[in-house]
Amino acid sequence: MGLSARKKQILQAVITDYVKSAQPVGSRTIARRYMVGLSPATIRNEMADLEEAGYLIQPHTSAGRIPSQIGYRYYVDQLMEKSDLEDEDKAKIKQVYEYEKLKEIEEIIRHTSRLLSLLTNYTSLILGPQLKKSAFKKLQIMPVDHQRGLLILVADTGFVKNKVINLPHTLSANELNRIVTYLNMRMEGLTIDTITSKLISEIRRDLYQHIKFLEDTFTLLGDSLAEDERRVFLGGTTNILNQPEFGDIGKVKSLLALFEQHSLLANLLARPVAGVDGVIIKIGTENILEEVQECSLVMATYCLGKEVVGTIGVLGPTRMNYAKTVAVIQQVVSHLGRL
Amino acid sequence: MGLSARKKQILQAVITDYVKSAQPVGSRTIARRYMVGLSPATIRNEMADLEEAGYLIQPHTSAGRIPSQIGYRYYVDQLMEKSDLEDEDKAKIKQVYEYEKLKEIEEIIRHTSRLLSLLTNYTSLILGPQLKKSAFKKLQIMPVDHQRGLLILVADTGFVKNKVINLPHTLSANELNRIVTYLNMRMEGLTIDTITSKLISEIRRDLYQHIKFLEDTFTLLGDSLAEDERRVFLGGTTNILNQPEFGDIGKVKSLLALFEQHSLLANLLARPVAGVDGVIIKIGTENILEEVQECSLVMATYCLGKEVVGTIGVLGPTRMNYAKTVAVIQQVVSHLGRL
DNA sequence: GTTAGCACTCGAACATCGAGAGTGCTAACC
DNA sequence: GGTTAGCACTCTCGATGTTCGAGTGCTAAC
Repeated sequence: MGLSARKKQILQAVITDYVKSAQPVGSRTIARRYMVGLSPATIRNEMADLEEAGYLIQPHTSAGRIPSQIGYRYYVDQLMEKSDLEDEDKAKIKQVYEYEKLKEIEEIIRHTSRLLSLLTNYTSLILGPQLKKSAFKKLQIMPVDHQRGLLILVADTGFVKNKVINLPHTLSANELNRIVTYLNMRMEGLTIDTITSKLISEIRRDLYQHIKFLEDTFTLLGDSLAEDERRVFLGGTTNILNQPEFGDIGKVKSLLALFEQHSLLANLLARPVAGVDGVIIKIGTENILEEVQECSLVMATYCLGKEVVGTIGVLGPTRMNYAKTVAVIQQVVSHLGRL
Repeated sequence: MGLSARKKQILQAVITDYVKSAQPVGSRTIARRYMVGLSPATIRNEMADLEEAGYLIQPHTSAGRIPSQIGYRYYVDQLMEKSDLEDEDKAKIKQVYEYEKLKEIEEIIRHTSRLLSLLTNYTSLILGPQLKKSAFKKLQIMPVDHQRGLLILVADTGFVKNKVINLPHTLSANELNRIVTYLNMRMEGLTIDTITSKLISEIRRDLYQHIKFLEDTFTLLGDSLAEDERRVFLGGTTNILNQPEFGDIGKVKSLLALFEQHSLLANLLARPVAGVDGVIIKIGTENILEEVQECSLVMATYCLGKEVVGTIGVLGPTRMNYAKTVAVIQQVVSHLGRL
């Protein structure tokens, strides 16, 4: 990583300009716009070195240079300066979290996702909270008709999950009530991921005559726990269409198709490895999924209250305004933490 | 509409071929493939007439003809023969509704939407049931913490709606219970759209001391009733990208952007005017929204059980396989009615 | 009423060409 | 030794021209 100061400056200039223009950057442009005092020829020599070292790429002889993936990586790790958000953007964020009456988690997430895509002009991805980690609050079963009931599971975060289950005909309203009361009593205050094992061993013994009915209850709990059950929220999916690198329908298509496969997206986001300042940046092929290997993903885990609940991310082209995106994400995460 | 039999045949041929190939159809092609026994010259004369009458369009001198909107309209009204679905497709439909354990309305709709887009290769739109029309089943309020509670509203269709509401500190658990029991008693068996007025006049009087709390309850009911609260489900949104008429990013973009605006889509679907066989076809500019004026929408209302609950539709290019789409929709609607 | 023949039109595909941008290299300069 | 000017070279892009094929409209003959 021993780049001379001037090389760093040039790399930075190439990235800055390319991020803005999406056009290969030539030596003249840099000399004129970023390195007053040096001639294009000098820049050319330096750029040739940078290319050999892998930081820059020439699409063809005699076009300017564009940053390579290694170049971007070096930039975000070493060169990028923290940019502060413009007041206007800060105000927008503030407004969303202060003005709106956001009580429900889902609403908060939905607004956040819209906000992210609005501020960055890229696509936002948010992985919802893990039910697993939140504490059990209450369970309720409401009869719907003779053979079906609605099972409602409430977590203390205000997170709600419901499912229609079959009830045995033989179950009287009174019995049902007793069972529900019992279940509530047993599970009070527990974290949801500790419940499954407890339930299986103990409650089943106590209520063995209603096993069939309980199976469904367990199923709901089990489903809620399954990793891929975590919901993914998207915002600004059409923003990628504004990027010139997605001028060709094929790429757009594969990306949009990916956006419909929430389980894959959840995978992409479900990385607990925190980076510097809590923000993780995955550039190009550093992402696992083939469809996003021309994209970069900037993400961070967020908290609502005390616990880490999920991941928010912004997906844009590798030629992305990293500094601003990081700033936006940090700002938003900090607001979320205060709710 | 007094087209000669031969003109009808030619119009039909043009449409059939154009639907398949997306290329303007020439007189030679028709003579060879559809009208054995007539020469291209004859066909040309007839086509010239059809063009003058508005049924066909020439993109430029010396390309073949393509059907105009009027042509399509005439075709679906007069010429289109009912096509029966292939056994394979029928089997797929059957499988979805018989094999799967579909208990919840939302699940049913989600599967239906996937099914429609799979079978047609177009985009499917489904307007969810109107809560308004279903009967009230039960209302429940579960405390979440000291000042908030979860209000759950269940309709007899198994439809559930929940919202976090503020509870006054002063309200004891006991009082809350009494209120809930009372509300349930008063609203038992009523259709939801009759509730609002009843509540406002009567219940408020009985429970005047808890008015602030009830306001929130009313709000939830009110929200549920608002027309634009009806959920729209989409399937196969990326299917349009397969259509050659959407080769250009601009069109794709405006259409995809529209897909994110569910309230507009709901408008598009919320047309209770039934057509022949219950299927309504809107071609091109017959649709209100500008974004879909190069598209056609085939839709029908569907029932779940006895009542009409919503609309399902398929959106494709005007050059759409109308016969098959209509057949698919009819088949699906009939299955839904039997659930 | 139908058809064959023919001139005509238009767009798609392809080649050609020049302009412009940018490079790499060399030699001169400080 | 680092820096720069000069220059030949390369490559893309857009404009231009050309050809080819598909399809038409019209006329005259059947």
